[in-house]
Amino acid sequence: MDVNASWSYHGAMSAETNAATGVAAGAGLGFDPIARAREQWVEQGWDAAADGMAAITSLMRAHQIVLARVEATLRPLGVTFARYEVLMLLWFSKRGSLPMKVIGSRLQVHPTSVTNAVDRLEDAGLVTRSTHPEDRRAMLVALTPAGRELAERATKALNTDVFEQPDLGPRDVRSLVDVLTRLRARAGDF
Amino acid sequence: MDVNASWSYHGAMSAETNAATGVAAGAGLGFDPIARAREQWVEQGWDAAADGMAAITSLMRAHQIVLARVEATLRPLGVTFARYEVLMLLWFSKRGSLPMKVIGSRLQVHPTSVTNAVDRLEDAGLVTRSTHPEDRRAMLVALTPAGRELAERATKALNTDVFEQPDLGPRDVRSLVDVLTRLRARAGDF
DNA sequence: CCAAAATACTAGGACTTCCTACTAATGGAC
DNA sequence: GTCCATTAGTAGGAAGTCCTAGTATTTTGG
Repeated sequence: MDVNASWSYHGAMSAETNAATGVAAGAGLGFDPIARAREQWVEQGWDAAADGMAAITSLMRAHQIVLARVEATLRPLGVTFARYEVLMLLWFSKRGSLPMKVIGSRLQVHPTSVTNAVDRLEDAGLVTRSTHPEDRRAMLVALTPAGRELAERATKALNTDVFEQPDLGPRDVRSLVDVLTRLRARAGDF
Repeated sequence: MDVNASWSYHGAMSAETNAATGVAAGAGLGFDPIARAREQWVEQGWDAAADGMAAITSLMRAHQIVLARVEATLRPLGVTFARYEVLMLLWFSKRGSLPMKVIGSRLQVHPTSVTNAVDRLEDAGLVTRSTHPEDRRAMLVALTPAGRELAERATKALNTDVFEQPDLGPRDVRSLVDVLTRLRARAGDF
């Protein structure tokens, strides 16, 4: 994979698609499709919505780019980002185990998504399920030694290949986190 | 649905989940899980990766929140955001039709995702497929009158219910677009 | 001019997300 | 003390994404 790419998914390459991420690169378009869409919004008289549209569309596209990069880094390790998040939640917990309910509320995903992720982690021998001793409705999910080891390897890979190469400049990174923290706060995220 | 919520998915509500978006609200956590994760990264000595991790995690969560809001707005109209994007691409095109290939490269999605979206739009009578007159490998996707009408209604709904209520303040919206534009540019998005 | 390479699209599969509906267990109201 | 509402988790299904592997058509190179 492209070592100098940072968040970039094709770096200095001129190819139109990058096999590592599977994301088609628009290099050569010569214009920013989101800026163009914003202009079209204004042309239609939708001025009041133009900036919001651009912001949301930018968020969608940036998510797509970054997720592809993260998944490409995790793929050789045999986990997806969704499952990695579950592993790290358990890794940081004192006992190394948590009820399904807690996992879902921390990750803000649907209960069935937790069931799905834990099913696959269990099949891979990375976690175990056991009934909660004080509430037989609840399931305790616990990290196995293999799961703990994989969590550490995956984190090392993500840190060096993705998180330490934000490709954005420290000011932009801080600004991005600040703005999105306000957005999440107003959305009731915490 | 919560009329005063803007991007927020529970506004003044105290409920733990919002039926409109299906996103579980973490209201009452009392702390920002991403800020906490960042602290844990630093505690582990992963200082160099902490800000990048926070930025990417924030992006993931913000995307989840915003997408839920967009989908909730489109659901009554019977389209998803993925299909709405295809409709708007056609709507803005001069002839009202585009080859699949162009749709995929503009939206930066895999060719099979375009096939999937167009299949469903065709089933719903919103677009038609025809072979390109000058290249029989290619398929031309064209908007039907019903598709054009739905694109307009959906845009009106998104503009008033989502894009005009960014819940962020004009400075933050501009800043977000600017930072993400730099990110996309370095990723070769245009 | 014809064979080989590139291109456009589709089929089937894996994985994630959510939704609705269901079972099992807890705990409060009477 | 029993009944009922709430809660925790799971099953099955729809929809999105990508991937790999195919077919058909166009373009290129010898």
